[in-house]
Amino acid sequence: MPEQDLRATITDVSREAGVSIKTVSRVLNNERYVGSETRARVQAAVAALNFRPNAAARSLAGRRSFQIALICDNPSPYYVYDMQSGIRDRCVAAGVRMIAQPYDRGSPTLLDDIESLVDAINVDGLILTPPVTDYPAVLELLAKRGVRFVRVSPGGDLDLTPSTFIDNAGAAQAMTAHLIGLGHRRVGFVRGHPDFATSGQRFEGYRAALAAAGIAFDAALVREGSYDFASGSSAADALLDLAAPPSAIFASSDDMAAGVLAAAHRRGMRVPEQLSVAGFDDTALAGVVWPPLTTIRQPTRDMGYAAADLLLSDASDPHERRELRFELVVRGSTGPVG
Amino acid sequence: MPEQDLRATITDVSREAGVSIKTVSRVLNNERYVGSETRARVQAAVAALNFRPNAAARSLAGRRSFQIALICDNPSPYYVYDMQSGIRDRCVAAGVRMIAQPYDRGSPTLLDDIESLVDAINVDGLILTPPVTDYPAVLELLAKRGVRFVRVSPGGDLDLTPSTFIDNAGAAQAMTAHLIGLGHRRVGFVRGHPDFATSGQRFEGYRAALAAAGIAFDAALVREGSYDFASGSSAADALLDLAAPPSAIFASSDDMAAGVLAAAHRRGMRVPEQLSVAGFDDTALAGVVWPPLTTIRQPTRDMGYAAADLLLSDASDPHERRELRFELVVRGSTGPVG
DNA sequence: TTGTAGGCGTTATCAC
DNA sequence: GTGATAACGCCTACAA
Repeated sequence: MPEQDLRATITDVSREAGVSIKTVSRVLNNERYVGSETRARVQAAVAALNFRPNAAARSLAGRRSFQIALICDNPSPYYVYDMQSGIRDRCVAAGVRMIAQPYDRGSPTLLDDIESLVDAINVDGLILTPPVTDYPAVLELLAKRGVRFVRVSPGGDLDLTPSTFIDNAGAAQAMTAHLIGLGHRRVGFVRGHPDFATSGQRFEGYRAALAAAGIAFDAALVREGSYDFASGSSAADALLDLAAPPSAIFASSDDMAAGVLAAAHRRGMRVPEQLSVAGFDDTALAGVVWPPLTTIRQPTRDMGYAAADLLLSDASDPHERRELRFELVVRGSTGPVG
Repeated sequence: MPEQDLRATITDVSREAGVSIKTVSRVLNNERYVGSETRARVQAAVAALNFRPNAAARSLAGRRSFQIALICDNPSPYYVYDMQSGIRDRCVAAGVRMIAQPYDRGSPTLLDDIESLVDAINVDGLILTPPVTDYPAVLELLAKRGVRFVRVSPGGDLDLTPSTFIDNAGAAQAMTAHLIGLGHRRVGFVRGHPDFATSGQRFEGYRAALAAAGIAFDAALVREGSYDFASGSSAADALLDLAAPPSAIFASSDDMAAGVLAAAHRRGMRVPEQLSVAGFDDTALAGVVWPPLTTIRQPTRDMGYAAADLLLSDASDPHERRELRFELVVRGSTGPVG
């Protein structure tokens, strides 16, 4: 039963292959200066013994821990899931492990947790998603520690770290212009959570499109949400209760767009005939659930890929940026405008 | 800038506190036989130096790694998220780290990944969710290695490990009986994914309720889904296309229930007036999105709590079980039955 | 109640 | 190309 003791070590492998432990280590780490025949012999021994290097020992002796961490807190489980999945895929390919936990951006121990990751776990790098991307205390801590990290959709300071993002303002502007192009003059807008920089960026795009079309901005048509279903739903209720309600509503996330649609449904309004609904589609939720929705597609998983690539690439241009393309997906045609 | 070197070690702390490193270690691990004054001095030194024990060294020298792993693959991101969150909370309290990654139950490397967790990371324990809970190869591997693990909603072999679950058959029976009690004689049923043991358990409950009410089982009213939105939607389409369609549809998950509702909506059917829809609510999705839904509530997060408690508790009765209560949540009244 | 010696399994350094 | 040997930071044993 003490099968535990069967766990092979480098020493076992070296004995099996008839070489020194250092040579085994070289093979394991893909270092140069190993005879091809020697290498083959070692690899055979590794396979024969089903050997797996002990992560703790590796981390202790070496400079690397082969672990990176994802700091991700988002109202949408779909977002978290997609982000984790994307990064995980890349980590597997790179032989690195991803530490991912649902963090709580409001937690008083957030800074402490991150410090723990750096000091106790000794992570090789971190990936930050909004809104932590823009927490000065966190940025300062990581910079001081000299830890590599990349940011997803940061709010600013693009020179600080490698980062990946889409043109949120441009996307929101394109969508708003699309709605205006369909004949809508009163376009409602549901903002995202105020903690997220993207919320402001998307709102700016909305305003820009109105201005470009010569439509006066009406503050009554804008409601603040928090990137979740419930807030989208109540924002839509408020907008549709207006004396002069909008003929289209554009929500800053798909969860909120789903909320808008539910509100319309509750009122017996047909979409898109009686109300056009559009939304950012950070995840897959609303697009799947509600075909008539028109969305800005920005696959979160791709963001994960890009972020992981930036972190794991050897070339470490500290200012590298990956701007991903967004896509305007029009589903269902839009009927007459009130 | 080499702030890295400021990372304190036990030696630093021992010097600061004027004691030996062993004493520091004792304080860190809450061992007995430490003078209260000594303890206080050490703790002060730890705080002063912002010392955090190196996880790798701890794991290498000791027997524990202070890490547990969650093996969770589920069609619903909400489920994964809730499960992770629940377990995470308990881990934080216990000073243990949770390794959680979206796994792929079909991956050819699954067994290898798990072996890696055991051999390379040396995890203190594992939590398995369906369907991996019932993979013989995995169970055998873990048993052979002598690793502690608990299972969530296992399909059988309850004596094998501690586990947590609800009475799925009982819940499905209660829900079906509820629908029958409302006057429905033709109740459609959407099964879950065949890989999950819960699918069969729920189906059995459905059949039992029909039998108890003296209603003949009609195979045409049963469709197989895969626990996701799309399958629920197409299953509902098939059921509603029948010459004699059901007046109520009971889906084995909330994602599928949402799909059923979307199908009803597409057809212009009002819920629950023209079609009663019920579902298991493993996550929060459908219940939030669609108030008229009647659900079996079985908070996934609570399952995570229970699973983590079982794994982290010192008392390790190998056969311990935690059966959680389900709850029948009736939202919206049900109108006339076709 | 406290301290000393040794080793955990790997990588880094420096010889050969 | 390859191999000894000394760390890495902590815990387990044993002693004092």
